[in-house]
Amino acid sequence: MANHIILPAETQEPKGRILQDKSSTGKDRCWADRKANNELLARAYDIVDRRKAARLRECATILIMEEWADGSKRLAAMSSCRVRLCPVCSWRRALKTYANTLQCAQWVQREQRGVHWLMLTLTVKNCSGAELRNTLDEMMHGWNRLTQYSDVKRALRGWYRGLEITHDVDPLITPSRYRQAHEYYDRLGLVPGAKNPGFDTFHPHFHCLLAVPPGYFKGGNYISADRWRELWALAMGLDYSPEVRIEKMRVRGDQLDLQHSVAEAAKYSCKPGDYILPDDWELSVATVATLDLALAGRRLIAYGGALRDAHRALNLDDEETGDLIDVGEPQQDHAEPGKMVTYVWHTGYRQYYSI
DNA sequence: TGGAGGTTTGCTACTGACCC
DNA sequence: GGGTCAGTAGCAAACCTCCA
Repeated sequence: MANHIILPAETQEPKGRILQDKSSTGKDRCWADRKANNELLARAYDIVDRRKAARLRECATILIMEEWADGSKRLAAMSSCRVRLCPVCSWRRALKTYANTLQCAQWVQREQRGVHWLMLTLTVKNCSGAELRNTLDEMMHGWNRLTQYSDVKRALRGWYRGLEITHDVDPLITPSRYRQAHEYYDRLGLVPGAKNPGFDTFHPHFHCLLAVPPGYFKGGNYISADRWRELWALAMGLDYSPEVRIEKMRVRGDQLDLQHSVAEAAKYSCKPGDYILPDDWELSVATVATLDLALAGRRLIAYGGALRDAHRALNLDDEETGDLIDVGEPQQDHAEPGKMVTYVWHTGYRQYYSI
């Protein structure tokens, strides 16, 4: 049954300025949208785990921003709930992961001249919510086995591994879905508008950033895409051929585009739009319960080899437990300290207002 | 509320079985 | 005998529960 969620409105509009915060590239940081999603998630957690629901409601209710005359802002203080699925905390965590991984990759680049970078995506078939935790267990064991294979040991100098889980939330095959995978749907005899056979299934996959030695593409250590697929299937004990993508990192001019690949690898573990579904509240609650259980106690991000050495050498803050205020975002240089402004979240107006 | 201690998870290194 | 791979122990870190 579909339930639309209507949050109670407040009767008096707050005085003060609405928070408008843009990144150094001019992109809106969308604080209000993230906090509104945090409130919806808290409602789901009222059923799943009341203690986490309470923590979510306390998260990012007050933001203290350092502001300068040119309109630029820097987050100076905020309370964080650190619930894995929290849209605010997972956004800050993704920014931190990106900044840390980029620093590690640049460190390896300096220490080991001539290394090449590869982006590896390892997938398995979609699974149901009930199977998700076991599937993640198998993937973690599979990854350990894969990295111990002699071909892989010889080829890799270091790696970063991030887990991403997507959730299929389309009950019907939409025209755009059909366009993207028409061969698959044609095989099943399905047309746009038909029931989506993958509805409410989960797709866990690893995004990996791999450092390989100079001469990798010409020497005997090279591993082809088909070989990666074989090795992943072997490590996982699969009786089917999994989808595996391996790409050499983009080159822009003479510069390896580290930022692009790191940004791809260090994405959200789970996008809020995959579990906060205002048009299907029962599915939202069930999905939150599934993901909460499946992700409990897991390390979603891991470093190995030279990238692990880099993380230690740089003494970087942990992505999971570290500070979510300073997440390594690029900041404009200012000669003078800015003015501290406090913004308070108003549930009814779904906006941050200055006080 | 915070600290102590037990449990869980995951990385690394080692060992032993198997195959050529 | 050497190479490969699965299994596992050791360790560190995170997480959870209990108790003062």
